[in-house]
Order: sequence, then structure tokens, then C-alpha cells
Amino acid sequence: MPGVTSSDVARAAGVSRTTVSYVLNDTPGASVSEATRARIHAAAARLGYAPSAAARTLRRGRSDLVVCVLPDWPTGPVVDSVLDHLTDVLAARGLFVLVHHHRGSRDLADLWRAVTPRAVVGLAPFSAADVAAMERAGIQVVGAAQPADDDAFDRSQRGIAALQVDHLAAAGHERLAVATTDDARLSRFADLRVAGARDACARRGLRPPLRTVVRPDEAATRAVRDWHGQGVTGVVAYNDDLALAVVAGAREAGLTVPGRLAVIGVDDAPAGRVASPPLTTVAQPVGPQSDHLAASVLAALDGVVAPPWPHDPARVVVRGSA
Amino acid sequence: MPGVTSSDVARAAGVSRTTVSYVLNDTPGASVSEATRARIHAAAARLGYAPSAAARTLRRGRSDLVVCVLPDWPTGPVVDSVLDHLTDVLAARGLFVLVHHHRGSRDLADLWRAVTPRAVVGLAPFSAADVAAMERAGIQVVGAAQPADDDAFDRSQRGIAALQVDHLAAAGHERLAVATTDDARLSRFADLRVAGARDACARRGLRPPLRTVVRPDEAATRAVRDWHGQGVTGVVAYNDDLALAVVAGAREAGLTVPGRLAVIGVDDAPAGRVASPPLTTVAQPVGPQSDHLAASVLAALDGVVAPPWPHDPARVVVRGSA
DNA sequence: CTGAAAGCGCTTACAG
DNA sequence: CTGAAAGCGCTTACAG
Repeated sequence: MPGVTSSDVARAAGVSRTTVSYVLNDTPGASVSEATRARIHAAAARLGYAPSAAARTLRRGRSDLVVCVLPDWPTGPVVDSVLDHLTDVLAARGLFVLVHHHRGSRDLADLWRAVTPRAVVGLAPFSAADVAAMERAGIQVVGAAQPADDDAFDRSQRGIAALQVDHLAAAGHERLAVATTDDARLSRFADLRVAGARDACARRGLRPPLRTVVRPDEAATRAVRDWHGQGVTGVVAYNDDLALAVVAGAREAGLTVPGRLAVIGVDDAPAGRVASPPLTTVAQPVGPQSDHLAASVLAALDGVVAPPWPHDPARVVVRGSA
Repeated sequence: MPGVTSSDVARAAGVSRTTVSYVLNDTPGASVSEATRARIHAAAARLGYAPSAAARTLRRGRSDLVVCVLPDWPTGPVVDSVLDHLTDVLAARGLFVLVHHHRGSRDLADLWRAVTPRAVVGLAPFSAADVAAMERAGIQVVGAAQPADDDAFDRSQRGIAALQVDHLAAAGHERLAVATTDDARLSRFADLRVAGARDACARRGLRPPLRTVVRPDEAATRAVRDWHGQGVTGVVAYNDDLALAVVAGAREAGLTVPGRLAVIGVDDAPAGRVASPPLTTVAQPVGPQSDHLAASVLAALDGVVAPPWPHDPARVVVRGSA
């Protein structure tokens, strides 16, 4: 039987809706006898009463929902951890996290016709128009929406590439290449990494790195031959999948890794650990990122200023490939 | 200014709330002059009016929201595709998909206090109690909730293992091992796979396969030595990461792949394609799965009987490791 | 200690 | 062709 309302519970328990509401919500100031409380709880359970979220939200003027907008990125363990942590932290405040996979197909504004979140958390920056619309609707906007956070994001991506270049340069490599992706969903990251590598090379007085698109699912043999012809001895890969494809290319081309070609990836993926040689890579501990996002959301909810982006926790894990 | 209501728009446009509602919702029977329509749209845009989702839902008795409950699985490209497709298909009906990462920490029933979905889609089966509570609340329940779908899920997981065993057996391997995981989040899959492999071996008159837990992030050297001592020549791995760890173990143990040890994975992951030797694996095209889920949701929404699970599309991709 | 009543913002018969 | 009014289910001052 769909549609058990608080009136039904009140009738079954022989009290008014007011009392039902007080008891079921544990309203602080309400003094209701233990006997009555028990009767109400029993009636609610027996009838399978579930309060109407819509009515609650309408009446209170705010919901217990936080919507997290996920950009069109390939999902993986990092996003999982960040979301799980956010869900846990907000659960402690009685809030629920729901994730919206925003694939650009539809206008974000349409979403607010279907749901009224207390706050919206973006993993990537929103457009200025979207931010304005949300704030006009009284929705708290958190995440990479502010220019400040944007800068932190940019710095962190460039920093990863700098770490890779520095590792290679410290080992004496002077001519580098960047193995990048042309996956459109990743372009924001990829472009920042290329820029970061270029800057890092410039800082060390090295020539700008060659930029080459590599596919994760086939050996990058041609790229390796091409690099070899141009004197490249070190490769900065966008991630471990691409690094593995470069190592495979080197194998095909008959170049030993790291002897003739050093390769460094990003992600510290399992496949890299068991590869031959094991992949040198950049690991990004997810804890600090998760903590920062959760803290930012809490700060926004409390109207407090957000904490600063944590000192960047990425670090090189030296294994066999560079 | 948070809180622009339809009254504000009505006042600004010099009409009643009724007319505003008719125009903004494009209500079929409403005959409103073009001039009035234009005035209303202009006023709404100027004021930045966003209708209250809670009020709409309360009044209409149903929302435009579909909540997809994601079990505690590691997210990856498959889940991404399925969700994206579902989002697209439901968008065509004016419905929005929001994903709830259900990490078991919290009672599902609490969620309905925060949101009133039109339907709930489960990627894994719900408990009987959860299903009962949702139906009592008038929520459509779709997905692996029914025993029928459960069977299809089981069959499909066992079928993958059978495919692996059959491939190995056809190549003459008689003593097999299963490389499995002890990741608790994956136990439902892993157990079904082990059972499927055991059955497939029995069908072919082979001895039951050895079951060995392997970690994805280190070479499975000890497991390989152990298997070798027991005459194992073929390994069925839970996924490509594990298969790669087995291949690495064989390398350490001095056994050639596939000569002395044949290995077959699942997933057709990029890292497997560029490995040496390239990994033989089982690929599961995601299209049919996505289509089936979307069709099931649509069927539930229309009160029609759900389509049957598609004939299982998993297939062996033969490369170098088995 | 408990209940009657107002009102959150919307949609939709219904009356004009 | 347009508007006044009811009511969705809840919470919360307020009155008793």
C-alpha cells in the first residue's frame, strides 16, 4: 500500500500529527510520555510509514541531500575513495550524497527541477552561468568552482609532470619526450601535464620535450623509434597505462628499459608494479585529497572559509623503469 | 536572492500563478496568447526563476528522479558505460539519474527520508526487507532484485569461468589452477567464478582446479612455484591484473608463458594488450549489458514485463599467454 | 503535556 | 482565454 502518511500513523496511535512528528523526529523541546512514544513508534513500524521527502523538504526549506557532480572522467579507484570519504563525512551530519554523472549532454539547470540539494559539490569547475543559477536557487556551491581552487588544481597537475621531469633529469637525461593522450575527456589534465613538463625542462635548461600521442592499448613502437632517432632517452608518460605501452614499444624496437630509454608513469597502478621492469611512477596518495574535499564541503555548509589545498602529496616511486 | 517563486513571476508578468504554470510546463490543453507566453518567459528568465523540485514532487505525487544504487564494487569503465547509457535513455523521458554509492555503512531506508525517487535501480540484489520498504513507499524497484535476474547474473559469472577453462582444456591442459582475489568487495563475483571453473572442469572430467589467492600488486612467484610442483599447467585468473601478477611470477620462477604455464585473464584491459606476452583474456562487451539494464528500467516504468537477459556476449580474446 | 491551524510552492480541476 | 481555490504531506509556532 503506497502512501502511508503521518495522519495514518496518528490515527493508528490515537494522537495528533503534531505528536507523531515530534516523536519520530525526536524534537528537542517535546515532552511526550514514554507510553505514547512507544505507541507511535509501533504504529509507524506496523504501517511501514516512510515520511515524504518532498513534503519535509518543502516545509523545512532545505533538503538533506548533497549532489556531487562528476565530470566526464573515466572513473577509477581515486574517484571512488574521494566519494566514499565524502559520503561518510556527510553522513555524520545526516546528509546524503548522490552523484550525478555529468556527461555534458544535458543542461545542469534541468537537474534542479528534479531535486533540491542543500549543496552541490563539483569535482571540476562549473561554468559561471551554472554557479550563478545555483546560488540564485539558494544552493551552496562547493569544489573547484572558485578561481582559487582552480589554481590549486592546475598547480598540482603541473607539479606531477615536474616531478617526473626532475627525476629523469637528475639521472642525467637531457632530451625528453612526453607520452600523452588524445582522449578528449582527459584533455584538461593532459594539457596541464604537458605544460608542466615544458616548464620543468625550461627551468633546468633542457630543450622543450617532444609531445607524442600514445595509445594505451598498443605498443608505442613507432613513437619509440621516432624518439630514438631524435636522441630522446627519457619519457614522461601521462599515466601507467601509457608508460606500459611505451615500454612495450621499446621492447619491440629492441631498446632496453631503462638502459636505452627511461620511462616514468603516473598512478602507481598494480599492472605497473608487476611489469618487467617494474614501472617507476608518481603516486598520489588519495587521503589528503579526500580530506580536503570533505573539509571544504563542511566549511561551505557552516559558512566558514574553506581550508587551503594541502601541500601537494604526490611523490616519485622509484622502481625499475627510470 | 534565493527563493524566487512562481508568484513572483506571475506578479512580474501581470498574470496568475495558474497561467505561469501552464506556460512554463507547456501544459497541452492550455491556450495562452503568444504575447502572454513571451511575457512570462521573459519574467522567469529575468528573475532567474527555478521551480521548487520539492513542491512539484509533492503536488504531482511522483518525482523525475531515478536513483541507481551502486554496490561496494571498485568502479571502472564498465560501470561508467552502463551508467552513462542509463542516464541517456532516461533523459529522453525527462528523468534524471542520480547514483548512490552504497557502502553498507548506512541503512538504505534513511535515503528515502532525503529523496523520493520514481524508481530505484540496483546493480546488485537488494535485501528482501529493503525491497518491501521501497514498494510500500510506492517506489519502483528494478535490477537484480528479482530471483530471475539473480540467476542470470550467476549464470553469466560462471559462464566466464567456463569460457576460460574450456579455452585451456581445448589446448590440452589437464591440471588447472584458479587465481582468485580475497578482496571482500569482489567476493560475490569471485566465488561464482571459482564455482564456475570447478563445474567446467567436472564437465570435462578434469580434476577440480586448485584455488589460490593472488594479489594484483606483486608477482605471484610463490603461487607459481606451488602450482608447478603440483603439475598445474594452466591458470584461470579472476581478472587481467591478477593474470599479469601470475605472468610476473612465472617470469621470476623461470617458467615461460605460455610454454610451461598458460594464463588467461578477464577484462581485456589495456595493460594486458601491451604485456609480454600479450594476455589472452575474456572480453565482455558492455553494450548488451547497458541495453538490458536501460530496457529493464523502462519496462518497469511502463509496468511492462522486463526483457530477458541477453544471450551472454562474453568471448575469449586469444593473444599470447594461453 | 497535546492538538488545531497555518503555510512551504506548486499543479490542476473548476468556475467564469 | 484566464484566475480563485484546494490540496499534496509535512513541521512548527501557538493556544490550551
